[in-house]
Amino acid sequence: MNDLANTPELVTVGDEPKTLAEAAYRQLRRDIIEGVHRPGDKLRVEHLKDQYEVGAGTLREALQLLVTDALVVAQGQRGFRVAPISLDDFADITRTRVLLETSALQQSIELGDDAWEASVVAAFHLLSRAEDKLSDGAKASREEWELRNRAFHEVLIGACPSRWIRHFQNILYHQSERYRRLSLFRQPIPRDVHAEHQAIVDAALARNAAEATRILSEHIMRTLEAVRQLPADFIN
Amino acid sequence: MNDLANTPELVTVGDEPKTLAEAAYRQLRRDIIEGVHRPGDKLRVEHLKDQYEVGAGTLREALQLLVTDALVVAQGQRGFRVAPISLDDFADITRTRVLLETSALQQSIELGDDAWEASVVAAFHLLSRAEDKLSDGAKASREEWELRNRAFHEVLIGACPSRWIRHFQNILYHQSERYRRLSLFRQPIPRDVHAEHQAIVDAALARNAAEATRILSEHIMRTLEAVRQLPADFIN
DNA sequence: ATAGGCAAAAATCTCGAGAAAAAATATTGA
DNA sequence: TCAATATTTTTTCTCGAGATTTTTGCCTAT
Repeated sequence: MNDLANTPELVTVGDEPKTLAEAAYRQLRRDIIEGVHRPGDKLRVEHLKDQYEVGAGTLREALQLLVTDALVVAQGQRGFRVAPISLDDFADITRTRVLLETSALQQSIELGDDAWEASVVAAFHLLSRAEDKLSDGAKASREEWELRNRAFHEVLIGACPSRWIRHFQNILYHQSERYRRLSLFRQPIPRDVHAEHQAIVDAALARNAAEATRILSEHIMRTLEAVRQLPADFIN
Repeated sequence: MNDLANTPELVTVGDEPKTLAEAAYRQLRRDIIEGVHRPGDKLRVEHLKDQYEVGAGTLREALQLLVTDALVVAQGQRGFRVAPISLDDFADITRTRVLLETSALQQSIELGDDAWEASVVAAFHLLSRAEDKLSDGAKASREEWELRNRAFHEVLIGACPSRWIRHFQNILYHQSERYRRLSLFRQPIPRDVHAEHQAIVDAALARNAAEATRILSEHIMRTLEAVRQLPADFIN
């Protein structure tokens, strides 16, 4: 019987790209998430192949990889486009994230060992430190906070044994990140997330799954409320 | 504000392939699901391009599309392989399916209108008819039953507005189907699923979400139990 | 002025050959 | 005999050019 830990990951998340196509894929992904290529933009292979310094076929492959992440949509014989955004889509993403992430957290709390507890505490500490430096509004510290926030949420569900939930959750996180980058730089000061994170950690360590998932659920949903209050024409 | 119904689908699920790459993708997917290419098999582009009558680059693209469905895994500079299978993986798939499908059913029951009810009844009727013809064990009728079973489960969650849940559910269904094809042709007579389907329909039409999701959950989980009782060396 | 259709242009899709990498085989030395 | 290295073979990855399809622009007729 195969051990789950020995089966290959669903998505190759290697440290450094071993192929030109993958390198182009990462650059393109970053550029899409950061808004260099706007939602709905046409992605012409002939243009982009020069910009990213690869052949046409290679860039095509990179685009295909982005379709996997649903950051790019491919239409029959009409090329590629950056996936469009909408408030409804973000609401959908957020709700689905809640569904997956609460389930994963529940399993983590149920199965997590001492090492898991330690990693949660450590990630929370790093995140708290990043929050201290966040006040000056520098872009670099903001970047740091994003990374540690992501790491915190990842570690939290790290003891969940389901590769599939983590896989889907990963896709949705990329999607959410794109929405955040496209909108939240307008309201640069996040709400009081520290207390929420603290409460999640406390409940998780106390093995209080119901409480932890409740807070996490509200925590994620609040990002939806924040975007809902943006000017209506901005999201379109 | 964009309407969700107007946004493009996450995965192009068009009726007929508009491109050679997509045609090759579909043939390959069918062959993998049906076990022509066994789990773990190496998929050499040079061989397959002749077999599927397309160029190397085109076949490469088809393989990339299969990575999206997690039916194929791509390793750095070492080509493509058919995704391996394991009992643990199947258990993971099944549990995640339960999570997504029950959530979708709950929303369907909450939001479904008369047209949805009608489609559920219709799909159930078609499935029941297929069950009648199933006794002779002919391959064609078995095929028909598979199709209608899938249609039934799809219609059941058809009123769920979440494109993301349906997207993920779709991926997992393909995965499950592969496991079924690889194993269940050995125990060709399915257990008494008719009563379970009937119970789900009744609860759904009565808008009893708790009952419907409970039965659906057990229904899906039973397929896992069935595979668990196979000879241990078969799944490996 | 607008609608329809025809022609030109642009973009996508496809293919086969060459370069780079990995795997397999053979060789050499202890 | 075994291990380590070198060579050969296989396979993957990459590129640019040609064929097909879509889009754009223009022209004509009502």
